[in-house]
Amino acid sequence: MPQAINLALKTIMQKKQAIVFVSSRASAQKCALEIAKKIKQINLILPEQILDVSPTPTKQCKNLAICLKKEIAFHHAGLLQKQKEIIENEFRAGRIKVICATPTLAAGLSLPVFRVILRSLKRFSGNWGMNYIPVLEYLQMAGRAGRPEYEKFGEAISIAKDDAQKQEIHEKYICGKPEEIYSKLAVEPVLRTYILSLISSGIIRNNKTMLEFFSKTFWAHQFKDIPKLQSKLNEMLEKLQEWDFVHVVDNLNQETKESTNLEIKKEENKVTNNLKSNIKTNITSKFSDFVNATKLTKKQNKTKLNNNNHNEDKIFKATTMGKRISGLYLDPLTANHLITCLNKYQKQNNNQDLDSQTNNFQLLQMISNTLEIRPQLKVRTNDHELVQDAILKHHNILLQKEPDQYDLEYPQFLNSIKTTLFFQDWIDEKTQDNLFEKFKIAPGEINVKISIADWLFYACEEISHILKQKETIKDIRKLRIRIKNGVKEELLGLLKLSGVGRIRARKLHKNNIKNINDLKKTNQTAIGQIIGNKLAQDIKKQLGQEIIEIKPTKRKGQMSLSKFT
DNA sequence: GTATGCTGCGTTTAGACAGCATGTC
DNA sequence: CTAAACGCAGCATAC
Repeated sequence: MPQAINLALKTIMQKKQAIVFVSSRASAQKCALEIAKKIKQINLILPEQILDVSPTPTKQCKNLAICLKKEIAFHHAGLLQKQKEIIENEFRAGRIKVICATPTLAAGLSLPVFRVILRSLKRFSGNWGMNYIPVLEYLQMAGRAGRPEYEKFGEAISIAKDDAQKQEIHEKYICGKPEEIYSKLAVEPVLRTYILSLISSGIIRNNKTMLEFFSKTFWAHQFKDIPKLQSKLNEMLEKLQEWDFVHVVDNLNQETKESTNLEIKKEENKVTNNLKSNIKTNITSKFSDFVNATKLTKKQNKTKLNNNNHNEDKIFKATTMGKRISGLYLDPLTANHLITCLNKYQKQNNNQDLDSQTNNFQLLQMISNTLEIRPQLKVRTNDHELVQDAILKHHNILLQKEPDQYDLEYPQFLNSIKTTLFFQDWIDEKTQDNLFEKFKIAPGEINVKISIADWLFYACEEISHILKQKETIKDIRKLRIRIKNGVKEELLGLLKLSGVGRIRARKLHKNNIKNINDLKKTNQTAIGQIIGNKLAQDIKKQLGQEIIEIKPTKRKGQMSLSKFT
């Protein structure tokens, strides 16, 4: 720790710039603060810029401002997009001297720097505690060092805790070779999505073309074993049939044939299923990021249709729903989850009238338990009460079945509840700062979660459309606007105006202007006093009413042209 | 009296691509 | 490959 800081300070004294790579967000922040503490020089412009991006700065924003005063910054995915941009630009311009960062900065954008300091080459990995990062990542980070325009060379310094580690690092990273790159197709969600998309677009029409197509991929090239590959593909295809996204029809009479020959193949299935489980373990061990599809849903009955193994004459057809799912780039597993939940939602709401808050909880929990929303907000030790209360209150109206306490997926379920509670607070107009304190969600992540939720709900709208669920569509539309803007239901009317978001709508509402009609009845000057004259004029224009011309006011610091004429 | 530092214990641990159509503070 | 660093509380010490 002190070595990294000393190296950073030394770099500044040399009038050069450094990036310190660390392995957690907290470390990045702390490291930056420690360096900043030891610097005297003060810059007042940068902190102002950083704080300006949010009306309710969190502790994180404030810490960043403290660092920037000393021309130091930290950088990780929890920062707001704008803050990241400011940091990157100011660093390029040389006004920020040191950035303490997580691996965000290693990938993608180019931020050349004189010295890269790698405080630790280990990172936490769920199963095995702290572990050495891949050589590829080391190269990424070390590769930031050296600015071809200004320097003849750059430095990448790795810090070892003792001689033994020094040796290890030298062997693994300095002398070692980078790892092989593995095909992304080996990840089940990707494979599922691709097969559906290929069938939907007609590129894959039958077993033969499917095998032909995938044999040419990088995945097959690595995998080598074609029968296994075929088996994996078939497994996916079965799922797609089971979910009704793909039909396998007879080439001759085009008749759907899914459910007819279930029984006949049972015996045969026992054999293939054994084979399949072998494959699964095989792949899992080979590809560390392999995500098992079956984990998310309840165990489906294992002996199911497997009628496409030897049917060279059958052709694959995507259903209407299948095509739409593919067009939405949704993982079929997620799509199936959404469809099941939406059907239940529809049925439940026909039987009983739940209040809109409960309805929203149902819908939010539905999307909070998808692969797409991940990472979910994690239930921490102090959150258990909060989450348990919510479960108690809602367990009988959940759209999915609550998994067993001892089930492997139970923690995920708990996380989904916490994520739901976060969304609920967001549309209850809680501030960024509130959410940060209560859920420990970083400002930058709020926006990410919201845009994913919006996308998923858009997909739900499309699905409901195909399912002809008009009431559901209505609910989702409303919820989408609320999610996008983070507002209570009562502000929905005001949001129709452009230029009005959660803050301004709330201001108007507080002043007893609660809908478009109130707005029409209020005169422009009165509105102007609440949210500014310029906007008031603009709103009147949008309402199709008479407007009062306002004199353009001189902005602070703006020079009058008359001086020069 | 208050700022700073040390120790011990409990807790936590990187990141990121999808659709669609524009405009929040 | 089977940890390591952070944050907080409580207490000791320095000013």
